[in-house]
Amino acid sequence: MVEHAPNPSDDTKPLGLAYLVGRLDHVLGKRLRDCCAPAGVTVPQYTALSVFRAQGALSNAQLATRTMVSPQSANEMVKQMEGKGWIERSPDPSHGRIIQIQLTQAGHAILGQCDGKVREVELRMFPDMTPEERTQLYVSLRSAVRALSLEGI
Amino acid sequence: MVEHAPNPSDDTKPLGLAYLVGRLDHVLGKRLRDCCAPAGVTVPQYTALSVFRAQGALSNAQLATRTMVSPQSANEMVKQMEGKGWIERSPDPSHGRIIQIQLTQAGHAILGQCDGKVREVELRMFPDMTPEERTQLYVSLRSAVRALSLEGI
DNA sequence: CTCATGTCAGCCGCACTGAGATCT
DNA sequence: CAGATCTCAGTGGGGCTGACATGA
Repeated sequence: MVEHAPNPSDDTKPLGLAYLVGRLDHVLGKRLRDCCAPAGVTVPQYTALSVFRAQGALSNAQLATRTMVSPQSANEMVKQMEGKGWIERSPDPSHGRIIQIQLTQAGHAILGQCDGKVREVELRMFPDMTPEERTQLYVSLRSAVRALSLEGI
Repeated sequence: MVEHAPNPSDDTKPLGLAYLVGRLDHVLGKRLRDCCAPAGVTVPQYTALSVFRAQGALSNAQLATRTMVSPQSANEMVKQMEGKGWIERSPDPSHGRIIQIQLTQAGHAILGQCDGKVREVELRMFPDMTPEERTQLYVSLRSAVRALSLEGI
């Protein structure tokens, strides 16, 4: 998985794609931390906030499903962000146990503080790529996430 | 970063590529854990072992640089894997402080136990992709890692 | 009762920083 | 002296499983 170039003649070793995804996530994570840290936001928090902005109100169980983590881990994020006033929780009127969660005004504001810097990092990631190529890559990555998210041995 | 499709007309929000890389790494990590766990190998260990196979003998400092972690973190990996007998350390004859690290026979064997399963996961990631498209993606990801690894503001 | 949800508790892999010793 | 390397600590975010109470 560390081959410097894919070797089509060797069908026993990994192609290196898994390794590259891991390395990219590693270095990308460092850049994103630098983007979000000034605003007091961690990367997982920024991710969760972005999910709420895109999806609207969600329960904790729904958040856990969307972000593919355990409900307990999601709940930990929720507690942190509620303490900071970025989200608010309100009991679902039609179900006494479910609690709906959504962004507050402060949550939208904190997201806006990070958006520009995150976009800059994304553009720096692929400096010589046309918008069409970026779209193609976007589609490829999204299909990869879906393919691996499917249940299967 | 959670947009369901890139929106070229909005130049204030992230494109979603950073989000997708993070999600892909997350779900890919789960699959890789399932691949490596039966052999008693963690994903970071498999990564380090792969680096040694590809690069040959390295010092701990070199390993840290290649994998982009702190020397202390790399040393932690090394101690674990030496305890399992997967690597061996021998003092550099030309430098009394540097310790060269390389795979043992057992290290190669343990890598072989994981390779096939890791390759299966990689192929499942992009089921409808031609080898040419996979190579293109490989090149794109590698350039992205390099672009973000460069020193910059 | 069964199932889904929320929540408290503990645990742990893994990366980080700090500090110190050794060798060139 | 500086500089690189190794290594022992301590710290901490963030994920996990287990256990339990509650509402549909």
